Amino acid sequence: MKEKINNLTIKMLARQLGLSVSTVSKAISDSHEISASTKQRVNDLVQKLNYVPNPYASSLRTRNSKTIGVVIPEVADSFFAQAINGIESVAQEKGYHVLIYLSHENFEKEKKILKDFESGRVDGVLISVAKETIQHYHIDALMDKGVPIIFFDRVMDEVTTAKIITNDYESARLATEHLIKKGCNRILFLSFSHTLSITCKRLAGYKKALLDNQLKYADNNIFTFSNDAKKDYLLLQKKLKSANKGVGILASVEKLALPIYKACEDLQLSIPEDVQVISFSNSDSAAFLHPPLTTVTQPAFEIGKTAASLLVKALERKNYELPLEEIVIPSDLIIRRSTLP
Amino acid sequence: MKEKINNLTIKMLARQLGLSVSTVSKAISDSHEISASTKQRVNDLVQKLNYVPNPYASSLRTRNSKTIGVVIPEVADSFFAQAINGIESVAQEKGYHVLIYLSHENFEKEKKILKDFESGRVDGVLISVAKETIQHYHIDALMDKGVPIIFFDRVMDEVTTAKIITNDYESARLATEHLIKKGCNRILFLSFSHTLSITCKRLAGYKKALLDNQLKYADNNIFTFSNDAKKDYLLLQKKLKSANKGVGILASVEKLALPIYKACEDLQLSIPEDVQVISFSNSDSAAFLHPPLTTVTQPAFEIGKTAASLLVKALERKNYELPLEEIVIPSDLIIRRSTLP
DNA sequence: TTTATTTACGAAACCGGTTTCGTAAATAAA
DNA sequence: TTTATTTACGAAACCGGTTTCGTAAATAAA
Repeated sequence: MKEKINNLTIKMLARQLGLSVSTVSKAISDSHEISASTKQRVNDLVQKLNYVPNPYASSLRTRNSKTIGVVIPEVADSFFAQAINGIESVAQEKGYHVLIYLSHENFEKEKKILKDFESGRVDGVLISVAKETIQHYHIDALMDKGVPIIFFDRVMDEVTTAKIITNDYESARLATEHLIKKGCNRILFLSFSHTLSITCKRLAGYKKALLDNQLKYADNNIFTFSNDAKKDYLLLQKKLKSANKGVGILASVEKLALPIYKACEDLQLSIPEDVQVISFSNSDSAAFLHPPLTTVTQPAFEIGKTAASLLVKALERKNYELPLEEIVIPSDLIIRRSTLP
Repeated sequence: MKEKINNLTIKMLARQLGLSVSTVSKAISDSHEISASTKQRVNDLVQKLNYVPNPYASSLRTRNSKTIGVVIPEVADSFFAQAINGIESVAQEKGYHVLIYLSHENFEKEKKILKDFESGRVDGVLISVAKETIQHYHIDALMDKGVPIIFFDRVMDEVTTAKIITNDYESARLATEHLIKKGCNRILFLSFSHTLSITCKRLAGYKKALLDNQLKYADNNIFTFSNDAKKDYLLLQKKLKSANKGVGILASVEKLALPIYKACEDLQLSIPEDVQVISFSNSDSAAFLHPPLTTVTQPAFEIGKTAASLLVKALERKNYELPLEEIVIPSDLIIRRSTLP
């Protein structure tokens, strides 16, 4: 590697200006202790020499890093891609830096990431927990160190902090009800976890809709995907093969939608005549699938943006306390042709 | 905000152990100067008190941050989502942290981001340049400071450094040739920039295929999207309306594919009978569009991974020089039903 | 047994900023 | 004109690590 160039420091500026380091520092940060003329001289040289202060030196002394940590399970999903956009928009506006980490749905990785945050690397954290995460001592430990943490989308009910979510229960209930109204008498609920907050709430909404409409809940209508895509796919096929007409599917996460389409195609089942489908999804292409997919579309960008705004507010204001309850931004049920007209 | 807890420092450890700070520091970093028994005592206490060293203090002294900066135009696109995954996989394995920045296709934002990097915030940079970027003095300036920069996907030919790309020219040529073989006698080339490296190369491949197959190149077959989605859409519609049978479309970026589908739907043109379509795309849903979309699929994860691996290698090895040429990872033409069988 | 070398540690400087506190000079108040 | 206050700056400590260099004690070599 090329040698790193000896960087320009505040000390060199001070020497060139015939001022002390402290005066230069104060001038740069526009302190009232410094005269206008001195500020002018300092800033002229800063411009001229293209001086950029070392953020780590500053972090060390001021004990804040202007950095937020974002922990998400994956970026594969449109939801998280959009959420990152929302987070980044706030960060860019407010001059924060975004460190991004993927837990890959793995609890140990998530723990390791949060443990590192105890070092003071970040001023605050936005997290959407991994599928495997059912305990929260790693989160508590970080909060105990005084690092504010905000959950978004996948929260933990047991932890008391701000949570930015969508109306999972209600939107699943509505989606299920829509399927029922369109003639489904048996509805499969597909998820990929039975512990995640979002899954539980969506499942509860699904159950409520069944109850309200005199349909019986049956365990074998609930299908939890494992990590083994092949095996899952075969199971799904089997389930669909044995299904009668009038079956509906509610997929509680975006990535389960395409396997359903594939299975129907392979089994020569037509959507929506044989199987009606609704999926939670933020994918733009939902409208162009064959047939266009009826979706529950989450306000992903808004969720990210709101979470980041709140975090920044908590960091900037001295006496601001995070709202400790959930902030709910509703999803939309967008009806397309994977459900009957 | 809750007060930040007075953090555990190496000094406190030293006091508790009756050792000097330097000894503790060396013990933690497993220095040969320290006896096994002392290391044991130190590490026991580190475990017990859950000590995590302050990374910024360490960065300040060692002049490296174990952090890489990633600058991309957006995360909307599947390509960049997958590329981030590739980058992150390397970072996680090698103990690097990933700061992510979006240029939003804007040159001024990109400049600002790179300027900040001159502070020493990152050890190295992976960048895919903005659409607006045609100059490269901001990149040169950063490289002059000794910060290694690797381009991926959207490179600048004028800058001499490692570049991880796909075979844009060749895959566009093949895709175009495929359209010609399937009977297209007029082929529209859709892009959203005429300056980006990838666009130029893809356009050149397109031209080559025309030439090889005795088709005339015509400027009015080239359609460059602006930022105004509505206006673009109307123009596209107009172009399609006036087209005869036997028209083909090559979309040089993923996000142009759906507008094409929409326009055909609105105009009641059927794909592939009236219009054949191929798009550069990494979207999983391509296979489930109506009809399934023939794509040029880029090795996005691999590109990200390779770029990150190379950067880390450059950072870790003292005398390692970045390969200064392009590393090409080929794309796949995946034939589906938006082109004739 | 004496001298040379190695081992294992500590003191202090250092990285590059920020902040506290002190003070001469300038200005305002008495 | 004398005293009190304000202005504008600098010296030095500090943030929390790492690294250099020095050295007493232990061990090896002569």
